Amino acid sequence: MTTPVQKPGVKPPYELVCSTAYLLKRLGGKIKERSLEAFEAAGASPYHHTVLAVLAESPRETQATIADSLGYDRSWLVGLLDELEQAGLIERKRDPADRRRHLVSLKPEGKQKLDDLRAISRGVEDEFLGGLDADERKELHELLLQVARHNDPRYSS
Amino acid sequence: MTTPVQKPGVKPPYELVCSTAYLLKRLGGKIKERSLEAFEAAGASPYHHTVLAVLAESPRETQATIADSLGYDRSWLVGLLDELEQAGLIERKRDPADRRRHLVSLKPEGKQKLDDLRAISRGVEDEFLGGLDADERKELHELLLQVARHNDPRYSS
DNA sequence: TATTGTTATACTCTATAACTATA
DNA sequence: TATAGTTATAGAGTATAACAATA
Repeated sequence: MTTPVQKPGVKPPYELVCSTAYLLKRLGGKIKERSLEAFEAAGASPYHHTVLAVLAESPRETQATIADSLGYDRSWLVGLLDELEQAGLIERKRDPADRRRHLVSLKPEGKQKLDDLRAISRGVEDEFLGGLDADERKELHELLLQVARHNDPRYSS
Repeated sequence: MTTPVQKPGVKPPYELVCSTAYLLKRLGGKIKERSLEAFEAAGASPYHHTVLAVLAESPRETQATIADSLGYDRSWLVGLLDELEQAGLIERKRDPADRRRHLVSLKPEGKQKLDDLRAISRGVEDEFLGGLDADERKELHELLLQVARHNDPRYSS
């Protein structure tokens, strides 16, 4: 191992602790990492969750639409859908109206799986935000959403 | 190109927009990306900033201490320090008391550079948080710090 | 025997380019 | 000619393992 001894006494520099941008970067990375671990333990990934969530809200999407709504690259989505299809959670069918397109839909098994993945996601979030009470969590969510809207009009409802 | 046509009309799923964890992940990734771009335009990286910030607050650190205070792997820090040293911003000297150690210190040029990098960092943050007023920014920072403390005792002062 | 700094390597996530089949 | 999906590839960022010098 390269870092055999944990040194909890060494603090991050004050300048960075004072930076909201730094905290955002660090916390975003941390919860992403935690999510990956939690989902992996269930034989899934957070990306499976996001794709199933899209399909649950608007069934029979085309692959391009799914990718766009999640900000994923279309070529990267292919592998994800392969996994979900192999697991029997989704279905890909050619669009008769435009045979280039694939219409993707959620199977009943996919809906069940989505419930599981939602529980995992909620568990990770709940633990991560454990230092905040209900009001503070709401406030944090509101602020983050405002930031998201400022930087990406797709979050403006 | 794989995504030739921008489709701003396609919104992320409501389920994910409602998730604080999802927003944290997305926004953390976004601002990290923006930082990388802004620093790259100045021939530097956000990591140069963090290392210089550590040295400005506690000079003559050892490489292990720098790595620990930033949560970086020691082996990864080596390359960063090589770049900073080559640019004439820092100095590495063997510790006479323990010749395995390198004492790293900030040169005057490094202090100047740090000022530049601080300005870049502030610019990125300011733009990213543009949707929030001063009070809201303070509130957001406070909440993020609380979350950081809950998940990493090193943020508890 | 253990630790510091170093080098080399592997792995994940993502972006890009090129291919096919359809339009 | 352009688009949807696919495949292959390459890059950045990071983690892991092994090494030499020193304790």
